[in-house]
Amino acid sequence: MTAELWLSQLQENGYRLTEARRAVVETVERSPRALTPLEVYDMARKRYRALGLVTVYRTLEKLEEIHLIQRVHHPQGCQAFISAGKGHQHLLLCQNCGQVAFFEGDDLNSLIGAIARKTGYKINEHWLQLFGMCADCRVN
Amino acid sequence: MTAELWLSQLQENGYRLTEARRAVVETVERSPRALTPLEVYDMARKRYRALGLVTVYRTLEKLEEIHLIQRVHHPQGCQAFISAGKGHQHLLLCQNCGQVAFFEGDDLNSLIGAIARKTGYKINEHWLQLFGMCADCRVN
DNA sequence: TACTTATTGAAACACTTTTTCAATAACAGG
DNA sequence: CCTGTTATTGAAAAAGTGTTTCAATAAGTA
Repeated sequence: MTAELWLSQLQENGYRLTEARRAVVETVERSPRALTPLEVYDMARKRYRALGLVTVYRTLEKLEEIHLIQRVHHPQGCQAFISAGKGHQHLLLCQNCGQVAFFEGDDLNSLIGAIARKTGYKINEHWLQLFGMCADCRVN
Repeated sequence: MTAELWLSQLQENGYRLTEARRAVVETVERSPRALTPLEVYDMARKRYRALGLVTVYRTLEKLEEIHLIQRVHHPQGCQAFISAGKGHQHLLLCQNCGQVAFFEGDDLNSLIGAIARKTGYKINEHWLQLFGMCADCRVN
């Protein structure tokens, strides 16, 4: 998934292509860790100085809307975004460097079925997120 | 787990017993759904009119610190708190009324082991949260 | 090239959370 | 029960974060 692809996805959804959006997209798409709007602003301004923080918020909103990015929840805050994985994926976060890895693997169906029976709930969605130390950080 | 027990837990941790804290504790401990600081403030002020919002924030902070409450993450926001379950538990949230149910059941070990091997991460923690419709809301 | 209209950044605003501070009240020790 | 120490309080001010408004600009179309 490249930045150019994101930009054409924006265009396909009826949005215009601007320098501001290009700067935001290139920043977020390349980041291995989740970024807050303020971090995106600081980083993207190196690509396009005139960028405004408001535009960062508005662009992130659109990228989330077309599922190119997703919000990352974290004990220290829930404002950060990472490029979204393809299909249904879960997150694995490095507690040291913040790197985000994706994984699939939904052996949860039997667990979810059991909980549904026990509680009487109809279960529609699930969140699974793992925290740990990535291979690089373990070495250093 | 009763409100009186929470209050003595606060005391055991070196905190004083005050009317303000009592009002907050009684409000949060009895709620079947997660409450934001503002909601706690509104509700607890019915028990103790002079209560200040600042004290709500400070009391919630202490209750979280001694693990009597926990933050609930939700697509629409992550500021709400619910009384914490005993031991390691996961949350099941009703998308209609907000009711929170707890469940145990960690058949996740094999999944987590597989992810650890595949990614090289050392996994320390996991979050699992389910969303659905509770038995009551399904009927009505 | 000209036109329509989405997009922009700045400023103002709204909302939530934190800090500061003097007054008060919890509770320990006498 | 009284007294002194000090944690705790609420109000006000401040800080942070996200949103709205608006006139100027620039993207895409004809």
